[in-house]
Amino acid sequence: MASDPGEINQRIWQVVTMIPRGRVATYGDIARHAGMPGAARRVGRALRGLPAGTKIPWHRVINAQGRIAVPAGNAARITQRRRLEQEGVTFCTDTRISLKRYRWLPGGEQSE
DNA sequence: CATATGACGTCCT
DNA sequence: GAGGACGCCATAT
Repeated sequence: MASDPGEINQRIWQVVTMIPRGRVATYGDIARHAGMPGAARRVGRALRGLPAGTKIPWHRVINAQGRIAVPAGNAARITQRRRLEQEGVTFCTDTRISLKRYRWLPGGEQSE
C-alpha cells in the first residue's frame, strides 16, 4: 500500500518531475500534493537520497523562504542555483528567489 | 522508550 | 528582510 516508504519517495519524485521548466515549488506544497501535508521534511529526505545523474528535477524544489535548502559543503547547492538560472529563474538576492513569481501551484496547472 | 538532528513550515519579534 | 521559537515527520543512537 502507499504506506511503504518506497511508495512514498516514488510519489514525491512523481510530483517533482511534473514541475514545469522555469518554475519552482516548495517542500510543503510537494508534500501536500503527494498526500502528506506537513511532511515537508519527508520530501527533503527523499531528495537527499537521489543519485547524481537522476532524471528528477530536484533543483526546482526549494524551501518556503525561496532559498536553496541545500547546506554548504554539498556541490548540489551550486548545481541547483546554476540550473535554475539556466532555466530562466532569476535570484532576487544573493540567495533569494521570487516565489511570488516562479512558485508553481500543484494541481493549479496555470495556463500562464 | 527518550533524545538529538535534519535538503522544512509557520508565527512572532 | 533577518533571526529566534515552536511544531511536524522520520531516522539514528
